Amino acid sequence: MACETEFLKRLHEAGLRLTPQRELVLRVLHDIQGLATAEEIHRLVKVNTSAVDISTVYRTLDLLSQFGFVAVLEGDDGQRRYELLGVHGPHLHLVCQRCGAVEGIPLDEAQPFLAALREAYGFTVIPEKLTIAGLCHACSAALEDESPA
Amino acid sequence: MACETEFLKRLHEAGLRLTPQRELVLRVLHDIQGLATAEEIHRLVKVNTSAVDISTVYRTLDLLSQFGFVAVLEGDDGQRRYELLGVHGPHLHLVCQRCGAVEGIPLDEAQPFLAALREAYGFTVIPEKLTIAGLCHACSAALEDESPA
DNA sequence: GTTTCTGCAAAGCCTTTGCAGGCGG
DNA sequence: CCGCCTGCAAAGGCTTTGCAGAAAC
Repeated sequence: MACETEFLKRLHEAGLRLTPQRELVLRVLHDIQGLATAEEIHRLVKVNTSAVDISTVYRTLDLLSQFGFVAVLEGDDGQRRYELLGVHGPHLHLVCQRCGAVEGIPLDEAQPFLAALREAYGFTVIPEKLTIAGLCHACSAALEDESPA
Repeated sequence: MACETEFLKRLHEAGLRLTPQRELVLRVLHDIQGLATAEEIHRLVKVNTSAVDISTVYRTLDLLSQFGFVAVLEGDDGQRRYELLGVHGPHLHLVCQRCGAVEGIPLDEAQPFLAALREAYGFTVIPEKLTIAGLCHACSAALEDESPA
């Protein structure tokens, strides 16, 4: 995990320390390779060592997001989801409002759109925060069956 | 307000009732013509009548969103924002991560992108939920001054 | 007259914070 | 050794829920 070395470096630069708990959170995020809530991360961390507090998980996630290592996304259920950046390439998330499925897709498709936003509005999109709500293929088909137009 | 007649119709269809509180919440949303938190709506409602409970505001917003009259957006601060649909035309929101400013822009710019998502992934975007995080013009300029590349 | 709706209060959920003891460097 | 870090517990902020009285139809 190259990310761990990098993490250590950034910690030292800030006069902070590498602890087993911080290592574990990073490792879990690395293994997940996708979105997870603090509680899910906490649960996975505890598989390895019995006692890590949820507040420590929150504090570590905070740190990682300050370092720009993880993206923080607001879920429709009021829970935040966290994701380690740089594991996959840059990507955005399609979130189905019916079944809750999340699909990560490469940024390519969105590039022209993002460029247009910069051109027209001077607005610089932060792609890792880009989540798009809608209906996945299966769910839009299911809804059409229920109430055909 | 055409929306009120429509609201009444939908309420009756569902065997529900039009109350002064519900009317007020709808009126406030109509006047705001933009995003607002439950608390902001509550405050504005109380300007007109002294006592409407925040829980009633939440319940009414719930109802309105079930009817598809308002969009519910998850804010980065953990608060939800509500917006009456159909007042402006369909639009999406650009949210600056630095200053918090929200700009509503017409959907035109995004149409090709949304079409591409449907083509490539069978994913049907719900445009009223589309919020895009990034940096507004002023803030990206300010950041470049602070730490020039 | 019913049945829904409201206000009040309390609970719930996720997240943050204060503190005393523990541990990394 | 010093100062950061952790676990524990409690608080905090937003939202939801239970209930008895009030109101819409």
